[in-house]
Amino acid sequence: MTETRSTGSETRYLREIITERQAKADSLRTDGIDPYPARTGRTHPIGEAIDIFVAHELQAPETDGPQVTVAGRIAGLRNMGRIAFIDLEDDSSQIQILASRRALGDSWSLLDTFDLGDFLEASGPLIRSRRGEISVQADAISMLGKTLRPPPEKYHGLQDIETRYRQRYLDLIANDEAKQVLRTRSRIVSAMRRFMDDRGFLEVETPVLQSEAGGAAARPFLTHLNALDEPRQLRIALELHLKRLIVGGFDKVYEIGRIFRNEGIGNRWNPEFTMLESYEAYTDYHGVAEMVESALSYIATEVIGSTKLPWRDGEIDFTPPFERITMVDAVREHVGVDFRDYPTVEAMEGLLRENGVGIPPDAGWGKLFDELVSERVEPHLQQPTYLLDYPLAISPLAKRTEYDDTLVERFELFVGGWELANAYTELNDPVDQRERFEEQLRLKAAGDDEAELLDEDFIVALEHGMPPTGGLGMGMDRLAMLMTNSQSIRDVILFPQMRKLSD
RNA sequence: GGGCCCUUAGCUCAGUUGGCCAGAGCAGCGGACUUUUAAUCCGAAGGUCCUGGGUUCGAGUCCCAGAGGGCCCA
Repeated sequence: MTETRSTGSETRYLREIITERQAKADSLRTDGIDPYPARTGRTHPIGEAIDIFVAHELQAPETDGPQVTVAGRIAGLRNMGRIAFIDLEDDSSQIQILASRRALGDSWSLLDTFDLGDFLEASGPLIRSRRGEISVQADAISMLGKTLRPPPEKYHGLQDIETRYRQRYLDLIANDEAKQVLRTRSRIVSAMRRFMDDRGFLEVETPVLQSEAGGAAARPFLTHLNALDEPRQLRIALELHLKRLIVGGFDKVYEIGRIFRNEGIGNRWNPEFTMLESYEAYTDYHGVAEMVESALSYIATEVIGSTKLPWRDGEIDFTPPFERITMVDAVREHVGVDFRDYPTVEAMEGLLRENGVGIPPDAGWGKLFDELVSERVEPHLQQPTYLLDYPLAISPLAKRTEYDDTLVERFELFVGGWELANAYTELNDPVDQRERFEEQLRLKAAGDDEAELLDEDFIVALEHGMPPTGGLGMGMDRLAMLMTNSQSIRDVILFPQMRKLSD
């Protein structure tokens, strides 16, 4: 009937398996049965059917429960000749179908067309089998969707890491833990959204396609907008547009959106990832810090059920308040000096050398400092810790502190030694902002390809006036990793970037 | 970018110092079986050993190059 298309990479044996399954679909068609019907008579998700039967048993033990029709994928099939047990699985749960030749009559022969992985529907009373398993004693059974390829082996699951990422659906079918982690990620994001909404924040959407991607230090992806015949870049941050909205009079805005950075791929880096950014007028970075600890403890409680979460061999405690330490004190503690005594590139290079930290080529003061902190300070910050008051040199969008004009009101939140969030008291002085951008342009000219571009339109917005504002950025993928105890970002991204396979 | 490791049947894995026709379990196929749940029992199948070169009488195994993936480092 229908020829199965071959990709050429299949072995003859796999094609045989596919052909056998196709023949089963064809034999159903010959009998006038559509192996891919459009509708089902399902009365309940499996989880609900089980709940109903458990409630029924409390009322009337040892009796059959109500009639139901359930539908799902065949996860197990034990055929004993005149009776068969089928494990049927949907997203809510799993239930056993007890199919007997006597009860099914002619449609018993349908079992010959069923394979592991097929979708089917079964109707009958809910019962408990002799071995105590809640089951549907089928008086009718039908095909809902014939599967042509065999599922992964059931006992060990799908182990091959590459296949798990490239064919995520197989990972989800075969490995319940994987499904659980990705479900939890989704709940984390929705809990975050609920938290922000409840605080009165307005969720907005800003452009992914931008003339010049700004708001962060990163290489952008390049593309082209045909209708206008102009180049475009994929956004690397949400910041500059969200602040325009603060200028426009939305006092609390946030966006949870995909951003794109054309950089490395690794355990904690995927080229596209999900970022929360929020901006709140009439607060500062201390207000943001309070909000972040509230948000994280709320999400942990809502999604995991505790603010103490397992992490590697220990646990992370998201109970507020989090530790707070200034950058000056943290460097003093872990490196033993006041970094403000090393204001030049040469001095900072010397400090790195003394501490055995490798010196990246063509690095300005900021990059050197960042390297030092990454190597010698951040790994110590395992429990949630705010690192406060960063050097102005690496913070072109944040307002200066009142006590030292080489420092800015900025914190990063570290958890498990990783940067999880970044927040500022936002710079709202347009003249200062222009000077900061000009400094970035000088760095760029000097060879720093991650320096920011000058966004004239953004400066014009600031010139129209922005209230004092606290802003936040948080990586949702890293948050999902921390809360699901995942050591690879690929485990919390449904479809991580992979190299294209050559044909 | 550098180093180390992995790739054998649809899936999970063995495969000795280089030596008969490359094995097992699950799944599939044929058969038995009316309460199984990793069902059991019998039987017959199933391979681009990641790809391409090389060494050798002989390569899944050793060497070189390449592909994909993983881990660590920068």
